[in-house]
Amino acid sequence: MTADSSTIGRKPVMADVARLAGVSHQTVSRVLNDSPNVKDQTRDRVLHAIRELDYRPNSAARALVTRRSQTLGVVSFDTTLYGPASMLYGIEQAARSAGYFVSIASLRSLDARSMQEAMERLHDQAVEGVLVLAPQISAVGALAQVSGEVPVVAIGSGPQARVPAVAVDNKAGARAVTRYLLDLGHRTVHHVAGPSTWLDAQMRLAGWRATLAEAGAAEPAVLAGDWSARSGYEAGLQLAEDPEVTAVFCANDHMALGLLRALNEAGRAIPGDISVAGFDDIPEASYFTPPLTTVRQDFGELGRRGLELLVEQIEGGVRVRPRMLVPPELVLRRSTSAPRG
Amino acid sequence: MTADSSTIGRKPVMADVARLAGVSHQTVSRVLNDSPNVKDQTRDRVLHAIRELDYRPNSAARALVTRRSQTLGVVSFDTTLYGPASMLYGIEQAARSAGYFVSIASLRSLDARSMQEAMERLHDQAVEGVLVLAPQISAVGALAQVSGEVPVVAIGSGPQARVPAVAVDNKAGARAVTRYLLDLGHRTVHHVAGPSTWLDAQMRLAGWRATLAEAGAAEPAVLAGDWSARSGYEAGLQLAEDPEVTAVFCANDHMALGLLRALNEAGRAIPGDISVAGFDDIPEASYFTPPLTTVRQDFGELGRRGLELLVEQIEGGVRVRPRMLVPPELVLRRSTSAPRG
DNA sequence: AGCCGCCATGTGAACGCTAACAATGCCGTA
DNA sequence: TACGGCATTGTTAGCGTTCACATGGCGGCT
Repeated sequence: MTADSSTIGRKPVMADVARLAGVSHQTVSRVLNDSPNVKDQTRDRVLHAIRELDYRPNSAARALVTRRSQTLGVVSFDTTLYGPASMLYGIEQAARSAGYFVSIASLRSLDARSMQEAMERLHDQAVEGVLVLAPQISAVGALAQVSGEVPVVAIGSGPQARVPAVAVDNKAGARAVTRYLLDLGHRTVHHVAGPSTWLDAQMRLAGWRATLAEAGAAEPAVLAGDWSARSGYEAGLQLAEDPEVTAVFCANDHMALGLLRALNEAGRAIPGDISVAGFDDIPEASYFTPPLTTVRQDFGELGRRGLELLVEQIEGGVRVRPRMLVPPELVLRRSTSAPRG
Repeated sequence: MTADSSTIGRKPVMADVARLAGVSHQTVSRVLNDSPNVKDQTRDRVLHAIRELDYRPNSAARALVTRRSQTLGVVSFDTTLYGPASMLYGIEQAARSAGYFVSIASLRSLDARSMQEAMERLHDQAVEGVLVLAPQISAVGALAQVSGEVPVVAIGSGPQARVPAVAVDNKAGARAVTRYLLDLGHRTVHHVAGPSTWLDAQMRLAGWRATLAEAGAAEPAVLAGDWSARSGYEAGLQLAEDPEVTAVFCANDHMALGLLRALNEAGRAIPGDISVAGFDDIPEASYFTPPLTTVRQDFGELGRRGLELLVEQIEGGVRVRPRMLVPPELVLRRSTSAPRG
């Protein structure tokens, strides 16, 4: 049994294909890389040999010589949330059609250190670019330090980001829903905010605040939540005690869910006594009791756009810093109405 | 400027480190791989040089020669759902500490063909093992064909799987909740099932059915849902028309949410008129109106266990076919009570 | 006919790392 | 003193690709 006798026992390599097709390994490589200068007949023989041997190119060898890993990294904080999970899905779909693999790194906590760890982890893997799904402010800071080695695109980060970013126009969404409630005739609109460490929360807060100011409406004290239904519930208990409250805008749908329950327990009719609106339009939102008026974000689209931007940077080599704002859409359901009387 | 003058302009490689430390590249390699036979003093010099140059080993080169990519693949169908998303998170955490990278492939649809595509995609990336998060029956079938090249572990698949698997004991969970409702005094329990193409749905159905049979309770017609709140809502509209219904077990929490809304709209009190239970214990479940009695699954734990099993297979080389069932836990909340009267 | 140029293919040398083996130096022991 | 053995380090040869360049054949032009 000499070295060149057969490929039995080990995975076939390019040379095996070449031998079977009666060409040089380089010609096989040409076929694999769609080089134009290969005779059709030769190409066919090579392709046939490839199928015959069930040959698969070795990605490590290719990566070594081309210096391209064909891999993108995704850093995310809490993939359990509906938003990040949907984005991840959109990203993977888009990456596939752009010819990239997707590798993930989840952050355990949100400090700059974890972010740096995650980036290094991806870096060690030789990713060609990174998408960051961490819309928190601290993350943005962390990002500024780390980047520079590979292209980075932030998804869901506000305009503060020092890297190219795509985000939903949270401010516009918040304005739309607040405006809508005021137009219904409410004297003012209360707000249950997300954690102030999140850019989305800040933007939504800012949009709400600006709209009230423009309308000359009084600005009630902000209730601080943490995105969870629990925090919305707690906010609801507080608001239920105040008879002045007729409209509440929650910074996300989960908090709105908790709020609905609290108001319900407190015997407040929705929307009869109090109108409630959320943000996100999670799939369940239309099945809340009552169905929730909210602001729809297309997370999948966001992921796809971010990926496009990243690929452009990688392949175009440009290091521009574009910023894309995807407009959200107000979705009206039964949890909001004109105030009583 | 000769070739060996400096590392300016290109990324440092092992030889650069070696030169700076005054050793051979092999010694650098030894330090990097924690070889025991390196003098402390030498090791220090090498480490210092590594830091000095900010040297990073080239993973492609290492993968090429070791024939190990240090990468695991995760195939998932709908990462948007709470379950898969949580598992993914658990997996990534566990993979990191086991020294692996995680690469993902999402299925666009559920046929064997897509599954095969996803597996090939991961295969091309030279993953050392694959975790499949597709609890659907068709996926299991697809799996049987593809596997063989690399170790595969299915997560969330039932005992039908031809590969090692970890899953929640859906049947036991369904039995527990059904038993509980019967013990409260309900004559029987209605069931809103998940799609029959899902193993989890089948197992929950089977557990419910078996418990009714054991108790000698009549088995009402099953309502078929698709996991969505919408389908639960539709089931709720139907059930609301039947005055005999006093207890409903929904195969997941989202459907329970829709069901709650339908019953609520139909003027049925919960749990006064009808008790409702779900399955999963998503974070929002305790904020439904009323808070939902359900069966808790620890998805993160499931992911971690699956990863452990996979790593064992890869590193141990054994190809055993263990099957792990993680017991779920019944969580009692206010949506269930003894029947009226 | 002779020559140029293009097309199709082959040859050799990287890419950056680890594995296998060789070489060196130092120790203790016979 | 000589020698075996161990700890430490160096040398060489791949791993499986792609890249750069060399080669050979063929047609069209002068």
